Amino acid sequence: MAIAKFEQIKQYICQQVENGAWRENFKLPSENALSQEFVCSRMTARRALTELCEQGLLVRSQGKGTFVATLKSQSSLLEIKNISDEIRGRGHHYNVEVLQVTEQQASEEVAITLSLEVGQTVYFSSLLHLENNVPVQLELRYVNPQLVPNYLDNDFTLHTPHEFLSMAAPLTEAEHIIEATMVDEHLAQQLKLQSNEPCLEIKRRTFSSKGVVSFARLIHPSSRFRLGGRFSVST
Amino acid sequence: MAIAKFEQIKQYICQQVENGAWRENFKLPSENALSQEFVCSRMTARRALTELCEQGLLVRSQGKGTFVATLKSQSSLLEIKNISDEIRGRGHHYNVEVLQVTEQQASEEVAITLSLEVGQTVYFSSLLHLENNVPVQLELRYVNPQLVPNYLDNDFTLHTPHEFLSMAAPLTEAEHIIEATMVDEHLAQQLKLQSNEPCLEIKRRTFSSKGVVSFARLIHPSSRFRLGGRFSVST
DNA sequence: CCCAACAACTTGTATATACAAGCAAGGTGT
DNA sequence: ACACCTTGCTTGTATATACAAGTTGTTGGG
Repeated sequence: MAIAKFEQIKQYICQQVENGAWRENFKLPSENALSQEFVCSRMTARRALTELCEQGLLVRSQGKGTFVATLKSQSSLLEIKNISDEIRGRGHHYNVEVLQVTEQQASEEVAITLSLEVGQTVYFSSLLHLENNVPVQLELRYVNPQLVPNYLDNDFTLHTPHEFLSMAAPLTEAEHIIEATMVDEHLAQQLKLQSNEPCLEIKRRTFSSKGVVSFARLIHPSSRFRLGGRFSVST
Repeated sequence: MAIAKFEQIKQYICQQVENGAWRENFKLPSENALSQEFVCSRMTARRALTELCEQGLLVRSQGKGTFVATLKSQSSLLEIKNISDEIRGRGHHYNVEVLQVTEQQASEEVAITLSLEVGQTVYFSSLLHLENNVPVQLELRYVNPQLVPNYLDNDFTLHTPHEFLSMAAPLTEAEHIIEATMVDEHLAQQLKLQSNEPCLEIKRRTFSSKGVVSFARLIHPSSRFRLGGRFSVST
């Protein structure tokens, strides 16, 4: 059994929803119907449905049936995804300015967060992400060179750091801190801002199985960015 | 069957973890052992474990066993919990100042978010939450009077709005928007701030099965508050 | 005509069972 | 001493079955 049956069913359902064949509020085949289609027991079909339900793709209701969820209740909040995908997903134009890609000596803060020694070399990239040519995120990223030795070779106009890192060292965990800050003049200039605007700063550490991969400061001008999410409460 | 068996098992396990009887990395009884303890089938015990695992409380590994997760990978981020519990959980002193508890005419913004008409009466409360006597959150909350008719009768020094609303209309869903803002002078005064400090503002709508229950603006001075979370990535 | 009871279909819970697959420890043979 | 295999434990997948409980539509009686 290369891949579990209930996973196959999940994939099939995801496809139907993603390619639009099953739209919002579409009523899915019942558990029994699915189990016949896929030649499996009801419990197996049920498992696929249950997991997709927890994931927010489906909604179930005893006595009525299973439906495609409205309002992709994806907790897009702090989902780790590509900023480029996110922007294009809103139907807007995405592009990026590469400000700096270098080696650096680790400062104390960076060394601690990356679990390295002060002064060791780390890779550093500074990118400005634009939505319809307006800066929405300044991404300052420090990368552990031992885990991703070829980070500096990446063409960041083709692959965002997140994309590249995902391929180089699949991330298993992430840690976030969200703060409201006032940017200093230097950063304000890079973001093409009046210096007096408050910004939302997300500090993110990402982990792979081998340790801390990278530390990123994602700075968003408040006037141009919102972080939001919707999700159901378990009790 | 008042409450499902697998739920009972889940509750039991949660308790053990919460009161510290089962610490991080503690190895839980195996599925078979649990099913004997609770006089149920392995599948039922398994379900409890599986769900707690998805929730992040446990970690399982084929061939080895089930363990209490390290580093409460709870996405405490935006978990909806009591600010009083959170502060006390850090071992600090909590108290609250009740600034205002009144009826109000719904402004346009409030009416829209609560799905009411402009000018309808809504209940409003304004509370200042203090950690070790330092203001950490200003909570401005608008409540749908149809769903929670006795909101104004609550003694907010005893029960936070969240506690009270949870009892009156169990919430099923929540929606968040996080922004960085500059507070105006009026709010700055209430938070006992210099007006120039950036703040983290969380706008939260909560839903029960019957509709929008409340709309809250939670304003945190950046210097005294951080929002953070850590969680594992699904792939 | 209305409504009450029923039947049919849905999801939810629970059980018993079987085999697969990962892991660790212990023993055996070389 | 070391490699290998077996054995027993764990979780993972899958099936068949039963009944409970919520929803909807139908059917029949008043």
